[in-house]
Amino acid sequence: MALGKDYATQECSIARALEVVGERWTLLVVRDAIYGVRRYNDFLVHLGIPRAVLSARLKTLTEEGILDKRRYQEAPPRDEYVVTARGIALWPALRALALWGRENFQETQLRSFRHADCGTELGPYGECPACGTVVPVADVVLVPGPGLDPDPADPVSRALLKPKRLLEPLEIDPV
Amino acid sequence: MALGKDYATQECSIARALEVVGERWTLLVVRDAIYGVRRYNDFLVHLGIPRAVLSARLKTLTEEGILDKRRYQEAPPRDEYVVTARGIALWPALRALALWGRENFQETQLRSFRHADCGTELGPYGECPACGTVVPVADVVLVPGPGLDPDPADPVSRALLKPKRLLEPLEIDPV
DNA sequence: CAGCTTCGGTTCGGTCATTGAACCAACGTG
DNA sequence: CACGTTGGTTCAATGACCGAACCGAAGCTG
Repeated sequence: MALGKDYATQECSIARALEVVGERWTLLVVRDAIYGVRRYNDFLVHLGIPRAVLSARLKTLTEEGILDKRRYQEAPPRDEYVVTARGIALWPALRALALWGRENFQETQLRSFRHADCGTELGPYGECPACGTVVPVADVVLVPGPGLDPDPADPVSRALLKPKRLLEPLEIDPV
Repeated sequence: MALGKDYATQECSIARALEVVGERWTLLVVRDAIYGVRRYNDFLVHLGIPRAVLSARLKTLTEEGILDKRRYQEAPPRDEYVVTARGIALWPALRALALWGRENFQETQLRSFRHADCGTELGPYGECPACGTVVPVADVVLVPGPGLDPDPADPVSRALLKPKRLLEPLEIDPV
């Protein structure tokens, strides 16, 4: 967390986790990475985050092994940030937070998580009620809901208007 | 979150959840409340949090309906903060974070969550592998593990050296 | 009943993170 | 060779967090 002091007095796995992903914006960056966002500019526009903060978050997330920075083009040199297994392992926590936020603080349903095989919406523990199994992240589809009002200037929001399988890179079409 | 601007541009339940519980210390306060901490001074000592910050967090958590402030004694007037159903609903997210923190950033196991009925450690989705059912929070026992080195000056740490059922108020014995 | 302690705060000055805007550099394109 | 795109860094201002001090109500102690 690096704010004066960390949660050093806490002997607790939750505190340890929050030292890594508890700063402002961090979990939203991981969320976007799981949604398939990979490029600096897409994170920037979609999150509306200050550039300096985004740079800092990408740096620490890379250092902590949650994102992997990889060169995808040499000339001009361009890097992308791809979520690692350690980052994907945050998915249950993010899904639980999303469910809590939706049930307690939202009227309209913005998006839903569905099982790619059968289209059923995931249950509270990330399971598919129809198939009776826990659905791995790669088999989850993000489906837009009725309450959505996307920013037309944001290519990520536009790309998410179609159902989108998690982890796969987003296809950004230019404006 | 109230930091300059909130996550207003985000159309996302995760962002909405983080606006409520994403500030520094907030989730740790909720964690303690689920562990059974109820009194201002116990939060203060156990968390090592500045008093002003604790007051602010208790206030917003109460306003958001996550804690319930109730008078438990008239003379002298004393209030306690009891976690509500909305706060208890954060348990799956906290458990997922604890699992992630432990598996990725900790060597020794500090504590484990076990099914009160049979003593089995909970699985990754909060289920009891032996009984095959999802365990409600009230039936979870927090059991100290080998890596624990509690602060003897902290009554909450001392109380948690014995197995402790979640939600039940902590019995604080004076120094 | 004077003085000390406990509990649950508020106030305050200093520090540190976050913000938004500006700037920068490498490269490709017309 | 001007301009756009991408991926940053720098900087001043703002505001959250920090630790320490202070405060008030009530009880207990001698």
